[in-house]
Parts: sequence; structure tokens; C-alpha cells
Amino acid sequence: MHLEKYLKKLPQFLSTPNPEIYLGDNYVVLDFETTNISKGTPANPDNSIVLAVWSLGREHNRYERGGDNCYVKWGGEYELSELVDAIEEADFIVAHNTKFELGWLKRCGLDIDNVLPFCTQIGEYCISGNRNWTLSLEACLQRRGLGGKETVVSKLIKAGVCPSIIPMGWLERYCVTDTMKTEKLFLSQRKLAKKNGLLPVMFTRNIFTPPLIGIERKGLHLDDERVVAVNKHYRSRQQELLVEFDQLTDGANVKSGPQMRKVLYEDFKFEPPQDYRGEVIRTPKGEYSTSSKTMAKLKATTKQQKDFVRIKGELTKLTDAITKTLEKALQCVTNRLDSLLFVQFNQTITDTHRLSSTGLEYKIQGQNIAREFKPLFSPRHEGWSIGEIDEGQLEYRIAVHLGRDDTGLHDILGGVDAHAFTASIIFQNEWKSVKDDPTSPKRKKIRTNSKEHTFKPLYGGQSGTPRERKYYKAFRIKHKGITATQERWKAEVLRGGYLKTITGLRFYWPDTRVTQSGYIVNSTSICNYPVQSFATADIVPIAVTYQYHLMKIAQMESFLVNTVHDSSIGEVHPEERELFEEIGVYCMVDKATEYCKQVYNVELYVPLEAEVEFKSHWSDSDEWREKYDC
DNA sequence: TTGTACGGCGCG
DNA sequence: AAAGCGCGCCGTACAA
Repeated sequence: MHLEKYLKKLPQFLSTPNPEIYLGDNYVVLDFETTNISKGTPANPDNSIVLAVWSLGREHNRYERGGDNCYVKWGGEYELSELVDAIEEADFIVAHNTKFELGWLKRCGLDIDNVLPFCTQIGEYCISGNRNWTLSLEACLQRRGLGGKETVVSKLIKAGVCPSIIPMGWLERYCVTDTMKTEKLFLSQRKLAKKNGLLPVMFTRNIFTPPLIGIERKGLHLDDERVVAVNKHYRSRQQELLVEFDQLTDGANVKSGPQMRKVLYEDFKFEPPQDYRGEVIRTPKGEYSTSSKTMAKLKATTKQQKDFVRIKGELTKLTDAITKTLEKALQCVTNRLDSLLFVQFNQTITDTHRLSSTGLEYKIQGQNIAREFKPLFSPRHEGWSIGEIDEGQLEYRIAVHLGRDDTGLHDILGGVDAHAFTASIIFQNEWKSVKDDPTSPKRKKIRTNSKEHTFKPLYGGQSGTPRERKYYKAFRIKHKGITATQERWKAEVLRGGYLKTITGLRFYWPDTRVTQSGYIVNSTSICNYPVQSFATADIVPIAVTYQYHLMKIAQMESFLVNTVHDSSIGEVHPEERELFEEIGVYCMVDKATEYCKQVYNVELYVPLEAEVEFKSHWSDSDEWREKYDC
């Protein structure tokens, strides 16, 4: 295959990935002090490096550790060629939150895509599994018995004092100390990681960092005209509805839970809806629920009640869309000539080690943009398209792999429609009459309604209507392998309080026990985490990492702009579609599979599958354009 | 005035 | 005593 010539140019840590590289001593530990606008982000040109300190792992055997074997350089990013040279000679760099240091090194002119990082924050996160530890340098040091007290300088910085005006002697002492502490932390982590088999997972998390920086810097591009048109549409509809809503409720606020509870269950005298067991649906704190799902169960009889349910439902959606997306997108296209929206990827937040994402200036984050608004995102260049590569049925396939589930494998290989099986049980009678007529709209509708239930039992879901429960049971019987594996996981956690997963990552549920009724506490999480984690925190990041590098090596003009759990999204040059697809699919399928073997010694029993789409926008359709008249 | 909890809703 | 999992962001309500 002709990707061979690009593969040959991958940096060595990617062409022959080997986590044991972290056991060597050819590393550079570094720490930067910078000016502090927006937490010192290197993305802001008004920020600059104040002080850089680094030390070399291979020099440390020569003499006793002391403050003097650090390199110290005052001044900006243009005076760090010595550091850049040292990094180019090293196997990897070490820092606490390497995304920060790498961002600055990029500004120093270093090609950070050739740098292998070891982030001590990620290191601690991998050790923590899902234990939600505080991951500041101080907290990590304390946890490993390495000191880690707050100092005067750290307090000053935390209080918002810019490092550029902190006395030089103080700042230098502080930065040198932090560098040495970071190295101690690294040495402690790698020792433990080797012992517990965590090096592979640390390696996988770390090679993702340079691609994430590259993706973050590009931003997501908004289509100005569409943003304006959709805003107008939503605003005017909101105005109409607000008038009606005010009349019906005497000016209640649709966003207020207490007010909605009063309106619904006191003023309109709705009977609080019940679940399948006949118990009133309540919030975790015991209040009557006013969610849209609960509202859907309300029995409206009078015209007033019917109007209210309809208007409240629509108004909630409108308000949500306007405040969370549309208003801010409008501000972005108004304020910024380039109409770019920036997000930040967080690598150490989630329990399952997925990425999370934070919206920066305009507070729109990249992972939960409503499907309805994906058509607002367009390529920044005329004639380009948005390309999206998706891992098809990823979590299902991974569950089938982990459970060596022959029935699942058979269905996947045979392209069996999983939702049809769901429909045949939940909508038994209705389904019978239409199941063999693929053009039937009724069939389509039943199938759509079945979708939400299909994979619920995969995550431990059992409750619902009698029909639904019948399906969940059928799923567990059908997928014997998955069910048995999940039972083993629960047993392992019951025994030891934690589960060692296929990648070596450990998840902890120390309070797990069997209740009097036989229910195992935490069982839904125990069923879910190993699947969600391996699928979307390992396989997809691996694929995106390689996709990013190969696109760059192939000198493509196209580039990635986002990744959302099971997919990557890029802006694609019209003449590069074929190559974009080839690289994308290769990475999501072949490369991810190969890496699993190389790094995790996991031979995937189920094939992966990638789906590719090119569109004028992130999503697009005639109906959508008609609806918003653009 | 500021910070936090809560309920709600969006995504995979 | 739990009833699919994982997140981030919103406005309200209310405490400090």
C-alpha cells in the first residue's frame, strides 16, 4: 500500500512504539515560568516566557543531586536554542502538564510533533485510574511522600501576581525546585508504572498530546451567514412562545425548577408521572421532576394543559439552544474576522480516561454540540469540505472482543441489523407486520424507537417497561460471552476492590458489595468502564494520533479540527479527499489494531470498521437549509 | 457580591 | 437500596 512511504517517516516512538523507552535516562525535565494572561497560555501572543529551567536525566549519575545541575535561562522564547537542541537529542521530555510546556516549545520553533512527552500529571492520572485525585504538582508529590509544600512564590502566582514582577532570585529558586521535584515525581511514577504494568497506558495518553495541541490551535470555523440566519429564526420563535408562555403561567421562568414544579403540579394540577413500577419520578434530591422526559409522560386533558406541555417543551429547547450555542456563536462571528471557535482538550478529567473538552473564549465546547447545529460549522477555505471519520459500532465491537462473544462477532461480520432484533421484542406485534418491507415508514419509525434500547444492556441497563426488560434479558442471553465477562469483572471487584483492564489501567470501586437483595453496588459502572475506556480512551486516540502525524508527513494542506470520542473531524482540500480517507480509515482500522498488538499485546478478535463522510459542513441537508432559509 | 449545588439538556 | 455510562455549560436558588 502506498502509505508505506509516509509510515517510514513517522518519528521512531510511533513507528516502533515501545513504552519501555520511558525507563531510559535520555530525557529532559523542564519547567517554564511565563507571564500570566489567561493562565499563561502560549496561544496568546501577549504572553511570554520569563524563565526556563531544565535538567538532563543522563547527567544525573555524575554527581550528587543538588540545585546546581539545572540549566537556567532568563528571557523569552527566542533565547532557548540550547534547550531546543537538548530536547532534539533526548528520547523524551518530562514536565508537569506537558501540554503547557509543549505549547511554548512550539513557539520556540521546536517541531513538537517529533517530541515524545512524559507528563507527570498524566502519569499520576494513570495511576489513579478513576479515583479522582488532585493532580497539582504539590498534591502528587505529597501523595508519593516527596514533600510538596506550597511556597511563597507558588502562593503569589496562585494569587495572580505575574511571575515577571516576582524577585528574580525567588522565582529562580522556585522554578529550579519545581524542576527537580518534577523529576523525582517522574522517577517515582515510572517505578510504580513498571511494577503495575501501567507504562503502555501512560505511553498512549502521552503520544496524544502533540496532536491535540495541533488540533486545538486550528479552531472550529463557523459559517457566518448560517449563524446569523439560525439566530434570527430561534429568536423570533422564542419571542412568540414567550408571549404565550407568560400568559399561561403568569410570567414564570422556564429555567427555574421550583417555579416549573409549582406551575406543573400545583397550578396546572398535573398528576406527577410514575415510572414502570408505579413510583413517582423524582430528582436525586427527591423533588418532582420537570425534565422533558418526565413531561412526556404527563397526561394532559384540558386544552390549557395541552398548550402548556407543547409550549414548555419547545421553549426549553429554544432557550437552551440560544444560551448555550447560538448567542455565543453569533458573538464569535461578530467579533472575530476569522470566525474561529477555540476549545481546549482536557486529558486528565474523566473517570474512564476519555478526553473532555472546555470551550475557551466563547464557552462552546467541542464534544456536545447539538446535531441540529453541526451545519453551522464549515471549512475556512472556499471549495473545501468537512471530512469525518467514525469508528462504526465501536463500543459494541469492543464489548464483543472483551467477551469473546461469538454471537456478537457473527452478527458484526454478517452485518446483522441489531436494532431489528430490539424491535422484534420491544415492539413485537407491530414489528411483525412490517419487518419484511424495507420501504415502510412504519418500519423505519419502529426501528428508530428501538435504537435507544439496543445497547443499553451493554452498560448494565435492566430497568424499564416489561417489554423493555424482556429485551434486556434477551440481549444478555444472546450475548453470553459479554454477560459472562461482565460477571467476572464484578466478581473481581468484589474480591479486590479494583479491576485490572485489558490495557493495564486499573479502575477502583472500593465500596463494592452485595446488598441483601443480591444487587452488586457499582455494577453498572463496572460493566461500562472497561468497554468505554478501551474503545474511546485508547483505540480512537491512537488512531487520531497516527492520522494527525501521517497527514502532516504527507504534507497535506488538509488538517484536523476536532475529535469526539469515536471520530475525528477535519477540513479537507478538494484534491485531498482520497488521501484523507485513505489515511483516516487506515489509522482507525489497521493502525489502531496493530498498535493494540504492539503496545498492549492485544490481538483484536473483532475487526474495527471506519465510516467516512465528506460534506460542505460538519453536517448538512436540504431540509436543514430549507428550515433556516440559507 | 461571590461561590456552589441542583436540575436540566446536549453529545458519544 | 440500585434501576445504562461518561462529560460541560446554562440559569436559578440559596448560602456565605
